[in-house]
Amino acid sequence: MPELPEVETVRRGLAPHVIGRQIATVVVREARLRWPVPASLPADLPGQRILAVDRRGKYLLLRMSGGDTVLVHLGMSGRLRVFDALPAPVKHDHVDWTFVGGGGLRLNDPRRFGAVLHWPQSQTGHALLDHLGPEPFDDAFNGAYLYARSRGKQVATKSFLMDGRTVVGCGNIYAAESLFRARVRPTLPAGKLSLPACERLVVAARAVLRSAIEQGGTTLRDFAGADGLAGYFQQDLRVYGREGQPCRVCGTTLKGQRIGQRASVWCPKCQR
DNA sequence: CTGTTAACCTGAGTGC
DNA sequence: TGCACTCAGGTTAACA
Repeated sequence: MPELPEVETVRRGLAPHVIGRQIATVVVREARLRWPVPASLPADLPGQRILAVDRRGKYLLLRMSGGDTVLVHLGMSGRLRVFDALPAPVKHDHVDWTFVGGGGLRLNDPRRFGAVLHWPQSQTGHALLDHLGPEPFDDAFNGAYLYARSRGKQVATKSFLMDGRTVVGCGNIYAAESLFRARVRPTLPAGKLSLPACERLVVAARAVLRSAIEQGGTTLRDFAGADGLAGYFQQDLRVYGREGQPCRVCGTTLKGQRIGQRASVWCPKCQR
């Protein structure tokens, strides 16, 4: 399940193989993803080259030579892979970008929570990106910002952290891990966070995300990088998926409870 | 405005 | 072996 480190891993794996390639065709076998894949993609992309592969939050941005951008979100189960020669499509191979000279990029997404969208040059912003909060490694994401933004909020700190308007990239796994390392209880109303707690959260989130990126992401069931290899961060998980097991720091039994409809786990002793 | 909930979707896992 | 069921989860839209 791709969160920011997984998407960044895919971006880094993809970029060297696709930058400079010219699109020959866009083949859409199944347009019914999170939103319909726009017909303007197969119509407009052929002939354009991929200039860069950027990332904003969990969105991959293919910058095209015509000035347009292709947005790709992997959702829960999306995989984007490059092939020197595209094999015969298998189940859930929904979209291909074939390259002039052979090979191409292919999206496989069993659950179809992913998205492939067109951001034309003529359009100033994009609705899915405009309201996004800062990148976790940007200076704009800091303790003072988090403190100011959380004032008056009743919502649980975990839900607050996972809200893309607060900061991008903290999905269920990394929010849980960040809260543990910052020693903040996930159920605490965000408005009650102290400034030092906010500062610890920023430091913790960055450390967790950086470590996960270095290890190629967290492989649970669905995720694999652009090279198809597994990530190794799951070995470092301290609370996620460990309900009922002993805290790795103090040995207390980890508590589990749903917060905002998401499975959540924390140490009742370490996180206050 | 804030906060909560349902919806989208398929495969894996579990219990019988 | 197979069936019925639950769960996983990012994001948005709809709702209170």
